Amino acid sequence: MSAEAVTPEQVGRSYHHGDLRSALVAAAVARVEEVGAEHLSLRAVAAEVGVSPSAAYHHFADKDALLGEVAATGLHMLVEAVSTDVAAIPGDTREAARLRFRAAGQAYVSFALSHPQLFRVAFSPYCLDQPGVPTTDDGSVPVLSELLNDLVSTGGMNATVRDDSEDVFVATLHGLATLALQGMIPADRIPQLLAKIEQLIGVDDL
Amino acid sequence: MSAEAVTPEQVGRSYHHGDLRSALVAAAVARVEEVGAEHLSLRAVAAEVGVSPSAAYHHFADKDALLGEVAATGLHMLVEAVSTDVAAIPGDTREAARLRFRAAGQAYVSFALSHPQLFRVAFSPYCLDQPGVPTTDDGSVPVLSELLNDLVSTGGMNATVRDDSEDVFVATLHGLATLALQGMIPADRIPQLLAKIEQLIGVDDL
DNA sequence: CGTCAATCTGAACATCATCAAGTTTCGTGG
DNA sequence: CCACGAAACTTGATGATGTTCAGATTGACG
Repeated sequence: MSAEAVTPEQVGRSYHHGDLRSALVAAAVARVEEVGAEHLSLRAVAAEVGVSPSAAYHHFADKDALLGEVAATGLHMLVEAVSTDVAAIPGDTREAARLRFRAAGQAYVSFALSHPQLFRVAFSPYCLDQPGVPTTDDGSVPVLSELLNDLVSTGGMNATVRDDSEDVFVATLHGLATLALQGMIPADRIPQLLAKIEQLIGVDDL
Repeated sequence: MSAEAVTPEQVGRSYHHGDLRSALVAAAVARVEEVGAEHLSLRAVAAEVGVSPSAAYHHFADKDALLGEVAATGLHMLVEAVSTDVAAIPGDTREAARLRFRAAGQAYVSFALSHPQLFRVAFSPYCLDQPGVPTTDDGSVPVLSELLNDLVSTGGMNATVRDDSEDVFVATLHGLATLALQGMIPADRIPQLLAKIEQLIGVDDL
């Protein structure tokens, strides 16, 4: 979140690490991407950072808390990935909004397929009760919400359709990504299915 | 799968257990439902069955293999739950098919919410490379497939719509269940969203 | 320059998965 | 009926893991 500048060049030198917390999370993220959350070792993470295992307990209550941070990081990376791809398509036209919509869907599924372990942990119990993560109270996943507003404001989608379909759209996208990850939906059908979703949701339809 | 009859009454008596494998899986399922797959202890499972920890290794390669069985069991329970609710609504009429369709959606989400840990492990990496589990080769989740065929044959859905929408329907249902489990979609909006899905997919529409 | 709190280490403990070797049981053929 | 071999299970041990805690080290601040 907050970007602390703590001697960027020289890490892992003196007794005091500087920003152990972030370093541990970063190493844990890397490790999770390799072996999956279920095979993450606290000791291995500490070793990779060059610190004793017990040092981690000054920054996290236990291993699950560290995994919680990894999960939250994964969610934020997903949101970032979608946002970036969407922002890469400028313009106020209806066509631009439509392209953004499609880009968002592709980015969401692409992230899941290219970072499977991180995507999984982002929607695992570790992410529950994690501060700064969207829950029921905030409505659903925020990025995709804005996408639909975008479509509405450019006339690419009827506002009533939006209100009814927002959660359905998010759910479909997420289900598609999850099932593809699980090998239950062929990856090469994804583009076709994304197009189908657009049609069903009613993009450019009313 | 195959229902072995191995002295049903007397279990856990002599040196030889009778059907340790099934007993271990059953105990593991119960344990996973309580503490989640990430906190399952092989030793605790063995203890619950009344057997030494190493006994499990005569039936499973390692702990992950046991969890694989738990995952497969979870998937089958899900399929069973949906099938049961669907089968409870007989009749060849279009209205009956429509009710079955709705019942399937409700059953799917209900199972996820009432067996969260089992649902999670069923769609976890543990279920990958697990024999007898639907993958890309089989097409997608089989139960829901049949449901759509059901709707088509009773005239509740256009066949063309079915071909295009099958995977989308499954994905939406699964996404809805997953996000509800994650607290990202309010549980009380589920019925409304299920209705919305029916409408979007085109049940009774063409 | 001295003090203090924050940070990290080292050694310990309980638990865990896993395995090799030994023991018990079951079924089967003589 | 009985020996014999294979399968099932136990015992005991090993190394790795999560976690704790007393103490060493450090940077910051007076």
